[in-house]
Amino acid sequence: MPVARPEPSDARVISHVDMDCFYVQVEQRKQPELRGLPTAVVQYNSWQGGGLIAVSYEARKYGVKRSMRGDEAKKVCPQIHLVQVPVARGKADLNLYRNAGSEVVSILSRKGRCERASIDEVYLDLTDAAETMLSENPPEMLEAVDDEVLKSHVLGLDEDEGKEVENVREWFCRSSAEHRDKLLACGAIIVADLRMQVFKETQFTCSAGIAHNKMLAKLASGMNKPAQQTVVPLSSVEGLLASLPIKKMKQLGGKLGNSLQSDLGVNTVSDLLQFPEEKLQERYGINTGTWLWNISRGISGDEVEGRILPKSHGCGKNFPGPQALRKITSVQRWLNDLCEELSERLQSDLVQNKRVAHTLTLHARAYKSNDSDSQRKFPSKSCPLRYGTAKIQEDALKLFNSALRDFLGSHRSETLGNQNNGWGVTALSVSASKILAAPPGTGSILRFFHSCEPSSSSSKQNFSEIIQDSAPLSPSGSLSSSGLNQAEPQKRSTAEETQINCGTSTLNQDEQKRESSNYKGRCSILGFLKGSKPSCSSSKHEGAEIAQEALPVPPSGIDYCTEHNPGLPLKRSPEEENIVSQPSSDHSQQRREMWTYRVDEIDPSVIDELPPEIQEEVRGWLRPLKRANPVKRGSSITNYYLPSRKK
DNA sequence: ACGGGTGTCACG
DNA sequence: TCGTGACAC
Repeated sequence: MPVARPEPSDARVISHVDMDCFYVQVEQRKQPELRGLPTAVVQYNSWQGGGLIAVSYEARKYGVKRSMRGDEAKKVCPQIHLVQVPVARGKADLNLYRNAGSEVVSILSRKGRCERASIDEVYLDLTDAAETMLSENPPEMLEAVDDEVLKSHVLGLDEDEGKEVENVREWFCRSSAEHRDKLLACGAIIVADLRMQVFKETQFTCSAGIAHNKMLAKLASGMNKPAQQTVVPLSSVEGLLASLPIKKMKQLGGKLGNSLQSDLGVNTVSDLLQFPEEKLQERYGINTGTWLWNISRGISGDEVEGRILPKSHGCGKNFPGPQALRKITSVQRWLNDLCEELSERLQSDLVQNKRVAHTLTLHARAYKSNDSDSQRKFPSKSCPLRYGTAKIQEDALKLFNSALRDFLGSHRSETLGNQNNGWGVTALSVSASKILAAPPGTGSILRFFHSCEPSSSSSKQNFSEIIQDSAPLSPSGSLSSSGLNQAEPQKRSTAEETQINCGTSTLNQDEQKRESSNYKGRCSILGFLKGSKPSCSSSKHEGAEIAQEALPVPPSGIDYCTEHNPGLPLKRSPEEENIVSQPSSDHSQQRREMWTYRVDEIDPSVIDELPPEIQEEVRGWLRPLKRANPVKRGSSITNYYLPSRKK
C-alpha cells in the first residue's frame, strides 16, 4: 500500500525519464535496417507468435498493442517486423536490455541524484543543478535556448497554434516568473541536454517529465511521446489532475483504483478531491487514506533515491498449462539453469560493482490436481546465499523440496519426491537479495581462491564430493541431490576483471551500505568465501555437522585448508546449512549468526600465512574501523548546464 | 491454466 | 525476520 510522505517545503525539481519503446530501440540499434519500420519485440514465438513486450510507434499506428500475440500483430499489421528476445538456457534472456539500460543511466546520472526505477525509467532530482543554473546562468540571460528546450511542452500555456514555440521561449525566459517556475525552466533545460546526450551516446530517444515531485513528473513524461518532454508548472497542477481518470495515476492502476471506482464512485481525481481525509482513512487506513488525499492535490513527498543498481536479481520462467513440470528431475533441471544464470549475474555484479548478495529465495507456482485445496499458494522460501553455481543450485533445490512439502502437506510424504503425485509446477524463479557492498579485499581474495582452485574437475571432485556433497536426505527421505548436477562452481575466472574494475565502475554512485558499517566490527567475508569455495568448505551434511559441532573450536579459531590452498586460514564454525530442514526458526537464527565472524576472533598470527597482497587487506579489517564507506548522497554539481551554442 | 520476466514496496 | 500481495513496465 502506498504511504504518504511529507513534502519538503522548498520546491524541488524532479524529472522522470522514460525510454521510448525501449526494447525495440535496442533491437533497432543492433539492426539499423529496422529503424522507422513497424517493429515489435516478442518473446517465445512458437505459441501464437509469442508475446509482444515492446511495440514501435510506427506499429502502434496500426493498432498493434503490447500484450498482443505475434500472430495478432501480424493480422493488424502484416508488414510488422517481429524481433525475438534472445534465449539462453531455454528462457528469455534480458541482459541485452539491462545493459542498454545501464548505458542510459550512466549518462542520466551525471547531473543529479538518480534513481533507476525500472529497466528503462529513471527519476532525477535536479534541484541543486537547477538552483545553480538559476543563480549563475539564468535562462533569461540566454540569447539562444536550444531547440530541444523549445520543443518542450509546458502545461497550461495557451496552446495557440503556430505561436507555441514563441510562447515556450517566452515562458523559459521571462524574468517575472516565480522562483518555482524558473527552477522548472532550468530543470527542463538540463533535461533537454541530458536527453540529447543520451541520444548522441546511445542512439536511444527518451521522453521526460519535469515537475516538482515524482508523481507529477511521471505523469508528465507519458504525455508527449516519443522523444519529447513536458513541464508541469505548479499553476497547471489543478487543471491537470481535475479531469484525470484515477486509474492513470501510479499505484491506482490496480485493485485500489478499482475499489475507489466501485466503492466510492470515484472516477477522476477531482472526484477524489471531494472526500475528506478522514473518510479516506476510514476506508483505506491511515497511510493510504492520507496518501490518496495528498495525491489528489498533486502532493507527493517521495524522495528520489540515489540508487542506480538493482536491489535484487531474479531469474524465472513460467511453465503454462501443458508444460507444467511434474517430475522433481525436471524441476531440478530447470532450477539448475535458472541458478546458473543467477550465479552469472551475481558474479558480474560482484566484479563490476563489488557487491555481494546475502539471501537466496525460491518462488514457484504450482497446482495440486487431486486436492480440493488445489488453490493453495506455493510458499516462497529463502536461505543464506552461498556463492558458486553448484551451491546455489543445491540450495535452491533444497528450498524447493522444503516448499513442496509444505505445499503438499504432511500426508503421503514418502511419495512426494519423485514421480508426479498430482502436482505440477507452473512457474519457477530464484532470486538474490540483500545486496551489500562487498567488504574491502573481496576482489583479491577471490582472485587468490581462483588461482588455487583447480580448473579441472578431477582433483576437485574427490575433494568436494567427499567432503561436502554427501547430501542430506530431505525429511521425506525421498530425494538425495548428491552427485546430481555437480556443475563446476565458478566457471570462469573473474580475478583479473575484479582487479581492473575495482572502483572504476561508472554505475557505482549508489548509496550503498557497506557491510562493515552495518555489522560493526564483524566481518562476514570469511563466511562468504568459505561458503563459496568448495575446496575450502568444511563438511556440512547433517551427520558431519553434528559431529563437528561437538568438537571444540580451536583456540585460534582458525582452521587450515591445506588441500588446494596451503596456508590459507579459515575459521571453522558449525556450517550454516540446511536451514530449510531446520524445524525451528530460532535455530536457524542462531546459525545465521555463525556465518559472520568477529574481527577480533581472527588470530593475527595467521595473517602471515596469507599471500602478501591479502595480508595487507586483512590487517585493514583488524584495525579499528573508522567510517568505512563515506556515503555520498546527492552528488554536488560541479558543472551546471551550459547551453550548446546553437541557433 | 499465460502477456513473461523482473523489479520494488508495504504489510503482518 | 520472513513470506505474501500488490503494482508496474
